[in-house]
Amino acid sequence: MSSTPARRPTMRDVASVAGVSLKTVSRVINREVGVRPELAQRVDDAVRLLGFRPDDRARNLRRSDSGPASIGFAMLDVANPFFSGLLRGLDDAATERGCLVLSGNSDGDPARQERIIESFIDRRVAGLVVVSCGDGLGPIHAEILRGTPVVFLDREPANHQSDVVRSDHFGGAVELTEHLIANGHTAIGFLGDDPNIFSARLRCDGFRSGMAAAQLPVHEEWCLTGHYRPDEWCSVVKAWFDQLDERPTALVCGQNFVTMGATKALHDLELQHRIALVGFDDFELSDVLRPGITVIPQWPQVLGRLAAELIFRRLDGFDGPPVRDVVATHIIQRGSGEIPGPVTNNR
Amino acid sequence: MSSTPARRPTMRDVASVAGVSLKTVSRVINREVGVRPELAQRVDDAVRLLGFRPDDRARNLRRSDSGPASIGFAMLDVANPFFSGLLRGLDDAATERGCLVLSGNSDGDPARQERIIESFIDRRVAGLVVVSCGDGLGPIHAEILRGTPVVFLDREPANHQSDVVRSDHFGGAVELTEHLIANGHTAIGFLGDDPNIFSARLRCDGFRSGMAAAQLPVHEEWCLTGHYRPDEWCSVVKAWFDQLDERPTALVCGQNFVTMGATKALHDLELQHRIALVGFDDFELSDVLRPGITVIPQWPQVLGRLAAELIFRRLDGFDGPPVRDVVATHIIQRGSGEIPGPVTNNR
DNA sequence: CATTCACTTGACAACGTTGTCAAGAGTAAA
DNA sequence: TTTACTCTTGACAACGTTGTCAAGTGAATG
Repeated sequence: MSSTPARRPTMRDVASVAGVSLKTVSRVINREVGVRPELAQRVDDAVRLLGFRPDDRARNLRRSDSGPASIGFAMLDVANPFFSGLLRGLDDAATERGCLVLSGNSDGDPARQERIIESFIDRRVAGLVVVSCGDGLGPIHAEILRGTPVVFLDREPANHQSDVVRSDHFGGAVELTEHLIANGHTAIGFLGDDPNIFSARLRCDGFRSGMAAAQLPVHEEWCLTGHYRPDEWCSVVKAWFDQLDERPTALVCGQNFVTMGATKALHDLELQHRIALVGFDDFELSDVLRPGITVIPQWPQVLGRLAAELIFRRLDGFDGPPVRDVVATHIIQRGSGEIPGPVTNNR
Repeated sequence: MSSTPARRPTMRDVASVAGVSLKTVSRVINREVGVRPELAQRVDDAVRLLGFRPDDRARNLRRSDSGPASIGFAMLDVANPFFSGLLRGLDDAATERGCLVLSGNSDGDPARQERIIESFIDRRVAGLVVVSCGDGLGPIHAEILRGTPVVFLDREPANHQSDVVRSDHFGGAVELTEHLIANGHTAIGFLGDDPNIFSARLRCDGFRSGMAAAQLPVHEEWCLTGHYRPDEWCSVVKAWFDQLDERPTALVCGQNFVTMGATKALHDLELQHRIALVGFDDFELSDVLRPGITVIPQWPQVLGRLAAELIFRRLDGFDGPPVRDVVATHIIQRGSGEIPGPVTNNR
């Protein structure tokens, strides 16, 4: 047990052990042609003997082409399964290119998002994937001009000039709303994220559009926004229901944590069989609950992979105009969305 | 719109714009004392004008003390909420130190784990946090000798000589088993991960120990291992139940995905009110299901934070012997574990 | 006026790697 | 034997930053 931790071997050490020059070691490490096999063998032996591993930072610093080392993923909260699914999809695609993913959680705070993105830039990531929370994109625009590929995932920021990958938030929300209306509901509430958030606004707009198409009024007191964790939503929904004079007969939930919280609230109030509920995002056990939860699933791992592949296409030289990849949605009926409403116009 | 992407400004550019030397720029960037305020102002202006950001790779390469830049987190699958919770906890602690987290998914494949760890080392992470899948730790031992702090999270590899943070797998499994026995069960099955996995083995051992303490036999045909995704477990459990001559009256599940899959299987078979079920790991909506699922929760975000804090303690110079932080467990009763068994010896 | 000292500044080397280029050895052709 | 050429190798600079050290300025002291 040596108490002085051994200095990490460098190429210079390998060179001196193998009795060759620094550059020859570099050539062997990078499998360049034109090194006498005998020398290459000596170098390989020295590498093994010393346990040498090249320093990617130094390598990347010097190289001009610099094979993609890492991409940065700025999101809200990896503990939310939607985001961890995105991360998994990103990482799968990145791994195929020998690339690692750096991630950061903003919790929806633009200042934190900005710090995260700055940290990524300071580490000179090869590409950026961002689920943006409104502002906090200051440092990214210069980066885009500089040629770093950027993909906005799930949300399009106001002045976007980059590639986008997301689900069809608007169309999905229309579909959910029409589904409730088709089942006889007219008094429909909407629970979702702050409409300043791109995806939340589109989903809210989709809800309003669906209502308008059926000439149904939107009661503003039946629209709730601005909470995050499922347990928050649960208690908010319970308090809200208590305080309402007239209750909606159906709810559209804008997001997985909202759906979970509202579901729990309805169960606590024993209204789960009387109030219809539909939501964006599928989640584990949604089909085991009674009633099962009718949802529009998103495929976060697919979305994440698409985003990473766009990054790599750009890195490979693709230079077309911004791509906007909007993934279509489809409803899964499980029971909670098929609870009939008072207007029994079902055929 | 310039089509040639602007070269990223370096300190040299800042220096020439500000009309000072490279070193003075460095001093201002790092807020070192002893620069005339007027010059510092000129440098700051130039930095803002050019949008300069120092290159962390170069900075880290040169610095000896090298403030912790990033830590690497090797796990199995970030799409599993246990792991994404760990990652979230790690990242929270890392962010407080201006540190980023690199993550990689091995899916339990030792070869992939080894590649992930090698990538981390190549990037010269300041510390490593690993949920190890058996082998694939080759490169890590040299790294430990070299002084890089390593924390094994959730699992202790065979020849560990590093810090460990994990839940009390054995004690928790004993607790779950005793709970079922106390409720009158004698025919108890165990579903869990491959017992080659440290945590899975301890949980399995805990189950066996609990059974032995009550002088109950363990039926090997009631022990199932080796699947991963909830839907896999669901179909496996259903097929298994069909094929059994004699069925257990209660199940201990070793892990969140197992519990989810088995729960769904019992619901599909309409046995959820007849077969008792308890599991490791809490999960969203476990209290909304009927019956609610009796579990031993883990607090992955807490575990992740503890691991990161150990890394930083070591980086701050703490040089004591390996720390082993085993977090105690407590059962949450929700119904599924309190379904009475045939032996009605409840007091 | 010479000396000392603190303060500010910049030239230069270094971190660990790769790109450029030239030099040396060996072979084939004139 | 000279020339041209290929093949292999290494010296050196470069990437963008920080550490070391010496030099310059001006004020305070003798």
